[in-house]
Amino acid sequence: MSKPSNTVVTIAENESVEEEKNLKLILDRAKDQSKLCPVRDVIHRISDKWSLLSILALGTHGTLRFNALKKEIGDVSQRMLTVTLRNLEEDGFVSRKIYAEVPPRVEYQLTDMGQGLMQQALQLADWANTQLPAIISSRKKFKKG
Amino acid sequence: MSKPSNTVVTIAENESVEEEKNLKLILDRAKDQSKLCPVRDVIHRISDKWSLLSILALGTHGTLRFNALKKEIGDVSQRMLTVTLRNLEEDGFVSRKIYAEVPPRVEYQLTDMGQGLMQQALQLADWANTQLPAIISSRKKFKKG
DNA sequence: CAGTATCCCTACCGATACTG
DNA sequence: CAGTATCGGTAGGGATACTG
Repeated sequence: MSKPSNTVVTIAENESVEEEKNLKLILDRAKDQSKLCPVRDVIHRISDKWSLLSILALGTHGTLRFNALKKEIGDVSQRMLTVTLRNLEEDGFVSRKIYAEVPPRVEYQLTDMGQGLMQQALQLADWANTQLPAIISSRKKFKKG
Repeated sequence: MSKPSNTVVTIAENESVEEEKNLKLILDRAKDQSKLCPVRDVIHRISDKWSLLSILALGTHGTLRFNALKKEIGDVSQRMLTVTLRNLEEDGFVSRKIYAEVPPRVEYQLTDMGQGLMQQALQLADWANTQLPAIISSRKKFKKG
């Protein structure tokens, strides 16, 4: 398990100055909750119960119709899948194509930006996987103490 | 604006097979909502209203006492800051040191894992910043259409 | 098939008051 | 100073019924 050094901001020495400036910018932006903040926005979008799952499902299958996606995810309700997909579509992460047929056919797939989002999520997932044992042990310790 | 290619999973050609395997593992893990899933867990932790802000504040200042952190964040209530910090402490992202003094002094700082989490958040923030214009324009289009 | 509409319930969050 | 305790509001989410 690679351990970051114990300086406050820990990156390669020569990048730390710029990174620290960047950090303050992001912090300031996040602090003003009246203005819109990209990080909070993106996190908020993927943090609801079904968005991440929808993105991963579309990422693995490429294109899915509404009911196929619903079946793939499992226990999502019709209502919540609709809401989730509309939100993802609104922000440009998912595209929705309607075919004028009877019965209707609607196909969903990730946009390029949606695939980028999925990559970000997968990076986070990799990190989270490596940290999992530490998190679990920390929780146990917390309960006892 | 760098555009990912239009294959389903887009990374360097030679990494794509392993990455795709990885993706399915993560998807399967995320689908079973009864078991604990590292990604969902971590996202859930940073997606509440004050966690990310607390992490960034501690990241820029190193160590902060309760009221200093409260002042730094701005409009967080005492209750919510306490709840937030306890959650972060429970998962091992923040350490809490109590000094047996009168009046009491309590110091918070990021653990190594907490700094790692901040780095992950900053990466996501960088990406989110570059995507912001596209997201905004997508929202506008959505409203009109 | 792919959605709306409605109702209800729970989790998160804020304000206020109190305390070791 | 650094917290708890209590209450009440709001947004997310589920079940069910209905529809172009």
